[in-house]
Amino acid sequence: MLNLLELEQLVAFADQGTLSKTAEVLHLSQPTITRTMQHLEEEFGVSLFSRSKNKIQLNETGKKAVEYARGLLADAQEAVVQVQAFDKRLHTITVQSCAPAPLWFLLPVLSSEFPGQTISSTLSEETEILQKVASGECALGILPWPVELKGVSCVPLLEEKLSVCVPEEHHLASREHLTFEELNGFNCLLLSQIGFWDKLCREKMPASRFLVQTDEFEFQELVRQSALFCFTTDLTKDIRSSKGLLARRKVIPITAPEANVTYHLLFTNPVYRTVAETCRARR
Amino acid sequence: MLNLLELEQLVAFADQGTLSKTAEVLHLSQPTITRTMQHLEEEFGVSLFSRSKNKIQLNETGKKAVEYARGLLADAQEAVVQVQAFDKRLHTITVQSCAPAPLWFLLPVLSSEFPGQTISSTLSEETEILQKVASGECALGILPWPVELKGVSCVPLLEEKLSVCVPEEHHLASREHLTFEELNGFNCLLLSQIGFWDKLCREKMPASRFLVQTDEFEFQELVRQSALFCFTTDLTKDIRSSKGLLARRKVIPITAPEANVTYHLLFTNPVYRTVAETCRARR
DNA sequence: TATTATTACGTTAGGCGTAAAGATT
DNA sequence: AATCTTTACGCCTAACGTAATAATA
Repeated sequence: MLNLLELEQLVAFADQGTLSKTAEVLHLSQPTITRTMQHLEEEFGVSLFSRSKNKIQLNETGKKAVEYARGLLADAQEAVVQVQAFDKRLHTITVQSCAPAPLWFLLPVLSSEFPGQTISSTLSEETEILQKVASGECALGILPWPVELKGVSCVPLLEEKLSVCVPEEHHLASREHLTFEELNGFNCLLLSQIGFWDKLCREKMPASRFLVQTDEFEFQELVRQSALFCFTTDLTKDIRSSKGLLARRKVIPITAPEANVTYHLLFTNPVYRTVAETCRARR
Repeated sequence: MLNLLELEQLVAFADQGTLSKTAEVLHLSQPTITRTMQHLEEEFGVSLFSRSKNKIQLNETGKKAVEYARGLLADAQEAVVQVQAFDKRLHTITVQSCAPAPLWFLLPVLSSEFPGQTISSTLSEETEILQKVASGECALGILPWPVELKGVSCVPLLEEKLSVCVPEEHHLASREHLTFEELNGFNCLLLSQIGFWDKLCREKMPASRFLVQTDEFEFQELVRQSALFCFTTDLTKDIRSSKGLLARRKVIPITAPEANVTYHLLFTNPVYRTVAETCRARR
């Protein structure tokens, strides 16, 4: 039976050209390499080298053996990687969401209901989410609308309502409701990593410019220091509303069906059916 | 690094179901199998088994690992086989001929000019011969006519002239020459393994029946005891002509271009160019 | 003379088997 | 009681390194 460690020495020799160099790069002694090459010839049952007194090199058969050795070594490495990846998939719950807010509720529920499992979440495009849930590549998906697809279950998860934060001194601050059409043309501050909201705003307010901030702190500073519009939702229960961040701003709901979304949980494995209910209960 | 011997134990366990049975079929002790399975988990870096106090079985990841192990073991075995086959091809000269006679001259020449090389010869169809020489699958080919094909060299080798052996009492025995048309309808004895001659006779003498004999001795006995026609050629220098075999028969040449063939030697490797000349010299 | 492959030899570490323990059916 | 897995322990092989040899550039 072939030995992968010996094959590794063989390809190292093919790369290095001499037994000494091979021994050096593998941190072994020359005699060890000599012995291994002799042993490989026994294992293959054929001569692999042409030897002079002071020189040894691969013959044609030896070169062919090296080809196969490279393949076997690569396959062996790949097998380990693949088995580890398989095991990881088996022990991780992968979640792909169209927006961050539902994850704030879903992830704690998953952690407590599936202890020991690793939970991995990503923000993605809606089409990608559906495809990955359907293919089984990802266990859970969150979309801002219901879908019907055989093999994929879909249950309502949470609602989220978008509001705009208008500076108090702005003439729109007195309004009780606003529409995208009325906001269109005003420039807005946006946080990055807000999923499909970004796309929705650009679509509904094509005349506006959006200043996307990657850093949370810088975003807050700009909200305080500027008169630019920004957004919030009813699921956002951070400091903004309570403390100084929105102190001098009016939070005005946006009346548009697209601004009031109902997130839906997608899954193929029925064990996840209950987590949607648990999420709604914790809301 | 994975160890193929350990992987072999893993697939044996997958096949047997218990460590004890595995140890038994592999002629090892149970503790050895236990240790190997533990070591395999270290090598893969993941858990491969679900263990109770008295029972161990593959988990999902383990089954996946077994899949890869089977693949790697098969590939390793295949690699050895392929390398040996490559080495054999490297040290054997493969000859495919359309008829046996030219081999009687060619094979001794090859043996003396390429000592140490194994020589393997087969009788084949003309199309197969050309294809195998062109593909490099076979080093030398012998056809009864010249061919022109890029990459394939073709040189004249030997001539062979077909004669018919007619019983002395037969009315055709007085003729100096005969044609296939005149022979057509008479039943003939044939030896098997005569290559393209068999096909030629059937084509030129469609009204005749051919009694093909596998055994040389039985063939000779039938020649002596029957009045059936048979064939010989000028390259056939066995006992027939001298001794009793053809004592009471007349050997009459067949006048037809197809009955006077010039064998041609086909090859891709130029080292074989000289052997044709040597064959002609020895004729 | 420096480099390289191979052989000889002593040492060590890893792998195997025996024995025993713990647990289940 | 029988079967199975795992641990503990001792032995032995086989693989390694050092040193020496031989040959080449």
